Order: sequence, then C-alpha cells, then structure tokens
Amino acid sequence: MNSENSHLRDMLNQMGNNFNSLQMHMQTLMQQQQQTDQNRASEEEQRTSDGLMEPRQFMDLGLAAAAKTGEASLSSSEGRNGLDHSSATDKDIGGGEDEQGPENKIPKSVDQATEATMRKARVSVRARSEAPMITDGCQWRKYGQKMAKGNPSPRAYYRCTMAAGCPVRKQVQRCAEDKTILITTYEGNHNHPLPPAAMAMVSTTSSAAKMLLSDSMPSVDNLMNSNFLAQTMLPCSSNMATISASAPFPTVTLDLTQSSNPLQFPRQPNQFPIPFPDAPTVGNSSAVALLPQIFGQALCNQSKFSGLQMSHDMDQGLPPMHQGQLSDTVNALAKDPNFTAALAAAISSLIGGSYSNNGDNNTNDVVDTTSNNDESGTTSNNNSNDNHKRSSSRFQVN
DNA sequence: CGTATTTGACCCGCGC
DNA sequence: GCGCGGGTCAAATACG
Repeated sequence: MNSENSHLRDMLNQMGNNFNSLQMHMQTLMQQQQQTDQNRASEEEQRTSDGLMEPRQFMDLGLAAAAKTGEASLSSSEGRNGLDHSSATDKDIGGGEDEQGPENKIPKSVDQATEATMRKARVSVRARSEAPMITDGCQWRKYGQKMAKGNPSPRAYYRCTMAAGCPVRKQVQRCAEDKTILITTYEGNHNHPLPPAAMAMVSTTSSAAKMLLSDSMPSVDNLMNSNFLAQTMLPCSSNMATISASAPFPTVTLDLTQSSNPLQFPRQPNQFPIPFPDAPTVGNSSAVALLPQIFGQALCNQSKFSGLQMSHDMDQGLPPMHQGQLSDTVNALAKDPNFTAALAAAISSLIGGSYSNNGDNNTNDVVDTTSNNDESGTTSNNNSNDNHKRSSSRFQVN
C-alpha cells in the first residue's frame, strides 16, 4: 500500500504539473483566439442584422437568443449586485450592440470575462436523496423558502455560514417530475478556506464551471460550436452534465441521478448535453460510492473538453494531452471505491490548487456530489459537525 | 439564552 | 403602470 501510495503520489504530481502547463498554454491560446473571435463575431453580427439568415444551422435559435440576452442581463445583474461594475459599464455605456465596428468593441480579456461571469455562474447538481439537503462539507443557514411556479415542492434558500460575508448561496428544490431527486444550485465563490470534504467537491465542479465559462464567455459562437462538437464527437447516451446558456446566468448541470428512464427528465431544448462514457448507475443507497467516479468523469470531461475546444478553435489543434492517461487512470481507480474516494479528493484538490496558483483564488463553485441518506425526517436541515467529520474522514489521504 | 428556522412582507426585474 | 414571479429580509418562533 505504501509503495502504491507513493507511486500514485508521483502520478498525481506529474498530472498536476501537466495540468498547470496545459492550463497556462490554454489561457494564452484563448487570449489570442478571442482577439480574432471578437472581430469575426462583430462582422457576423452586422451581416445578420442586415436580414441575413443565421448561418448556424445546427443551432437552436431560441438558445441563440437566450444566450445573447443572457449576456446582456449578466451585465445588468452584475451592476445591481455591485460586485463588478467595471465589466458592466463597458456594455451599459455602449448601449446597443449594433452599429459598432470591430474597433469599437472593447476586447475584454479572458481573465476579466471569466472572473466576471464566474461570480454569476451557477452549478446545479441533481442527486437522488431522501434527505432534505445533501451534505457538502459546508455550513449553511436557511434564509428563505418559496413555492416556485410549476413545482409543488418548495424551494429553499441557503447561505454559507462558514465565514462572515461569504457570498455563496444555494437553492435546494425537489424535482417536480421525481421527488426523490434533489436539485441543488450553487452560486458564488467562497471567500474562506474550505474543509477537505468541501474542497474536493468545490474543485470538481469548479472545473465544470470553468469549462463552461472559459468556453462560453468569448463569444456565443464558441459555446454553440464546442457543445455541438461535444455532442457529435462523443455520442454517448448518458446525460451526465449539461451546459445551459439560457439566461440570466450560465449554468452547469451535473446530473448524478443517471435516471434509468431517459424520458423521465426531458432535456430542455436550449440545453446541450455533454455525454460521459461509462457513466455509472446510481441508486438511492450508493450515491457516496459514486463520488470518485464523478470526480473522475469531471476530470476526464475537462480534459476532453479542452481538446475539443482546442481542435475547434485552433487550426493546428492542441492535443488533449492527458486525456487517455487520465481516463485510464480514473477508470482503473474507479474499480476500488474505497481507495478512489481518497484519491479523487487528492486529485481534485490538486487541480483546485493549480487554479489558485493562476491567481484565481476564490473561484470555487461548490457542488454537492454526495447524498446524505442516513438522515431521517424531512423537515430539518442537517449541518451538524458530525457530518463534517464523517465527510472529512471519508476523503482523507494518508 | 443563544442560535437556527419559519414565514409573511418586501424588493426588483420583466413581460404585458 | 400593473401584475407576476424570483429572491431576500427580518420579526416571530422553535429548539437545544
């Protein structure tokens, strides 16, 4: 076990280094790409405003409209919240998007754009759970509850109480179609250190959020095309993760339910699936065992997505460096749930650390990946320390 | 008694 | 301008 452990540590170090270099390379390339995209998008916008048909045949027109309005409402909502005025003023002052030449479009850097959207990005997780709220390692305080339209179950609003002034909030609601499914939507970034259990989860879906944002921010075209590519190049049946460009904010949906009935949760027409290969089946009692596989798939997906985007955005295309290596590793590890739980936490923490090293300190969109099934009762929230301890020890690496 | 939850009121954006 | 719906606030209440 020790030798294997050290061997795996080495592998993790290697992966971390590779990831860092890949991440930096990708950022550099994306910055270059955005310059050209800005110009091209502006030209295309002018053409379409002249009454020409949209050339994107595969694209849902509703989604296109939603994505565009989403971009606009994003700016306004940013301004309302007073979180980032700098990014909002550009477009607000500019007024309309028409009649502006390419030189009038202020090219926002990828970092700026991603950071701004990151605050508004949402990560939604669907998980089967009988408990009223799934445990994610953070402490939450309920501050509201509303009946949402079209859903008989109430929607609960929680605020992170691990640190004073932490802006992270989450909404918890049961699925209207299947009440055993708990939909947890996270918004915001933690401004405080997180316990290991939370870190592991944060890192995983922070990757998903980053994937979405880095992809969708530069232009709507990128969002459309890369998702289209993901759909066509990975024609798997599972409906594991979904990127929604529907306004007002970009949302990553991680579906941990793996419903046996694909018709049970009809996909919204303006959502594009990102299928994962070999997705596991999750039952009510095995959600915890799913965790390492979720991590693995998030990592795997991130790698694949990078590859997709690169090959699409850049003519020469950057090889998906660690794709095969990573998926092999993950698949192998996934066969031992006990060990992989710890390992997955280490992997995700490593990746989370690499983000921090890139000057992205608090871009952690937390996501539940566990279902707390050992709770009884349906009206009480469980944020007890017992759960924290259980979760922490579950992911500890010796 | 301190803390967490409940719940009606309130605010705000959006569509008509 | 008005109504609706989503989100938040805060006083009242419950709980340990």
